[in-house]
Amino acid sequence: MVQRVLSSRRERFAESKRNVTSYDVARHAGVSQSAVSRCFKPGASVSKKMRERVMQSVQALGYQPNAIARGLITRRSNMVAVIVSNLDFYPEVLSQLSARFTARGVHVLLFTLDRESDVARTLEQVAQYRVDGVLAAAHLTREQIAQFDEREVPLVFYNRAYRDVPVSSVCCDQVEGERVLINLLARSGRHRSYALLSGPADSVVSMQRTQGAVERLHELGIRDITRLRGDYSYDSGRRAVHAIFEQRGAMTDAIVSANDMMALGCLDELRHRCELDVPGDVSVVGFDGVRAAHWCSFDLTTIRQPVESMAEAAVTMLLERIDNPGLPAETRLFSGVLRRGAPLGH
Amino acid sequence: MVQRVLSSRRERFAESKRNVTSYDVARHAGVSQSAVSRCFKPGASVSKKMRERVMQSVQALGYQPNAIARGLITRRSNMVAVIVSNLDFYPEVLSQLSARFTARGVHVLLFTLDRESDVARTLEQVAQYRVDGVLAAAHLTREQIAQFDEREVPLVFYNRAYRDVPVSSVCCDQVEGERVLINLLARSGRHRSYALLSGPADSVVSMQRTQGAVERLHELGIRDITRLRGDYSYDSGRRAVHAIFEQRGAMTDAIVSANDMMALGCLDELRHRCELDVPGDVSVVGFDGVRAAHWCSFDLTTIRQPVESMAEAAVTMLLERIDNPGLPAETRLFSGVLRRGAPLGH
DNA sequence: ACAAGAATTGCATCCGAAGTCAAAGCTTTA
DNA sequence: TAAAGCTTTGACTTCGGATGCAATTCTTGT
Repeated sequence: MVQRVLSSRRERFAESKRNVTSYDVARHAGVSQSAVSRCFKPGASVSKKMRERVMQSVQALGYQPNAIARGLITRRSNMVAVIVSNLDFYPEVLSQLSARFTARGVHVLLFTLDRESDVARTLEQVAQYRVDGVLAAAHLTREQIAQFDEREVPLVFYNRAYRDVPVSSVCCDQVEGERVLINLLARSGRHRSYALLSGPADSVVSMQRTQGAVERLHELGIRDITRLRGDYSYDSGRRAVHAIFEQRGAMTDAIVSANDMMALGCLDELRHRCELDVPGDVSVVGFDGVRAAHWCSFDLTTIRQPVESMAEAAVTMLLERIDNPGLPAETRLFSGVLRRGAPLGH
Repeated sequence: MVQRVLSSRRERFAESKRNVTSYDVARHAGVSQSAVSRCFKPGASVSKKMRERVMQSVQALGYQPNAIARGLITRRSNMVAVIVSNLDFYPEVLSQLSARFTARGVHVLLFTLDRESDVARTLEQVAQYRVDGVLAAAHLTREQIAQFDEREVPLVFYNRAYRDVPVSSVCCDQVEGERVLINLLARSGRHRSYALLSGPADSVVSMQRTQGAVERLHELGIRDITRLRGDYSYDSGRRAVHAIFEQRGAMTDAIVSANDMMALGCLDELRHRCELDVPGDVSVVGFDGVRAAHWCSFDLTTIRQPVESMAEAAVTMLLERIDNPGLPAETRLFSGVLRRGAPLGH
């Protein structure tokens, strides 16, 4: 009887190559479609016999529930958008996030923002896919943030906090980290003249790091500071070394780079092109704690961001807010971990 | 009249916070839902007047079409799955793929395979999301490949070719690249004894590279070959140096590493721990052409994989097969580009 | 053996957009 | 001005699974 009704609707396509649906399973097992559906819902009211019968048909037909259809009715796609600018720089972060989301049964829709890519268009796409939440390691405007708020899509930032905008984020304390580094340099008593190498002008992280360094240097009464700007890349670190020469007519004692990549560039340029001794002639410190910073060739002094903890926190915060839309915005600030490399250790 | 019919179905929820749907737009504009839908379909038959009216309502209500619902009816999710094992090693590849898919209006559902993660479970998820295609930079079994074939989901591999299995792939010619490196080493006439450092046992790429090297060395009549295995990491490169000492009781002339990371580890260990001169005492070559290989500290001789071209080819191949399911499997093989670093250049 | 209550099951409907088809509107031409 | 032809438009159905509710079956106690 049941079968008759179902087939009247579908038998024309019975043998076509289209995907197996819950109706097909239902027909095969001689039960209703609802029953099949319930067998895939944990905690649903299904008898043991029923479950067995259905699962047998599921196996026989190779049925896979259609997550798209399910998402339509439940209004839950089980996907989150991860928006990353500059994937190249923090592969570990994405790797961590992806693994942790997957472990919790959530899927990652990846959006990368390259220089030319249009942020607005990207966010439109994010909205259209009705993701359950958004994890952003990129800069958004207040208006864009407000849009997520209006649509009630939970949003958590990774390493960007916004003043005066109530938004959740997981950050590494850039200012504190930089102050620790400056303290270390200053305490050695070997440096008089500092060069601060910032990242791109639009990077809030770079701004905070540089700010932290400047602040602490001033507190310590150090005024001999050269400031210059790079783009976070190894090459821009190398170029910076020359820019310092040009600006000052001489090298400084200490280079404080806004990230590790540029610091490594400085190091290499100083040693291999300028034939200076690091740390003998010049000290270099970075920020991030990337893998290469630990390599023997560099052994860079830097602040390691606790990526594992931060990723875990970000994932947890986002999923919590998805399950419980009422939660207020929250910022979790992690301290970086000082890594003393040879350049300052002796 | 139209409005009456529509509202009879929905007016109860009219003011609730739920997302704006095409029905809402239709009601606001005083037209049918079909009309709204058509306004979003390029090339559909819509009068100018209608389009204007609808778009005005779209603006007014902040309507965003629901990609999930669209995907259900069109059977096109406009998403592809990108499956990557070891995200850490090839961030550039993912970055390239993501950017290129996005540029063509296709979205990336990211799956990372970590050591513990269950490939079968991952593939199940891939299937449930009804992605339009799959780009895999990971190893799959023949059975798993066959499943995609049965379900008629286009599949393109990145850097893995399978013998005897008709599957599309974009690869870098590992064997040829390795032969070029061996030729370069052999031509210098300075090496008698070679150490081949392979990657993980389950890596086909590593196997091919090592095979290429062995093959060419044999052809050149070189028999003094030490073989050992690493795990692709910098640290395993360092450890390999000691393993060579132990196996031979002395160092070799040339280390041929299956990738750059391990080569860099070897280099650092030889120079900083063993106090040997590279390339004076030992030559080291890698494979991949990662960023760090170009840094002055290393200036590694290696084969650069043409990542941009390969990514473009992979994306194109996959999208072609999505649009045209009939296309036969195809393998595109790119030659690597020799990068001569200082260690062999002088 | 039977009533009351609990556990299962099926029916019908919904999610939100797209596509089919026929009705309606608009042009063009004789 | 009417017939013929083309363009627009709307009603209705569809995609595939989830769920409220009523109907049915199974327990349990007496």
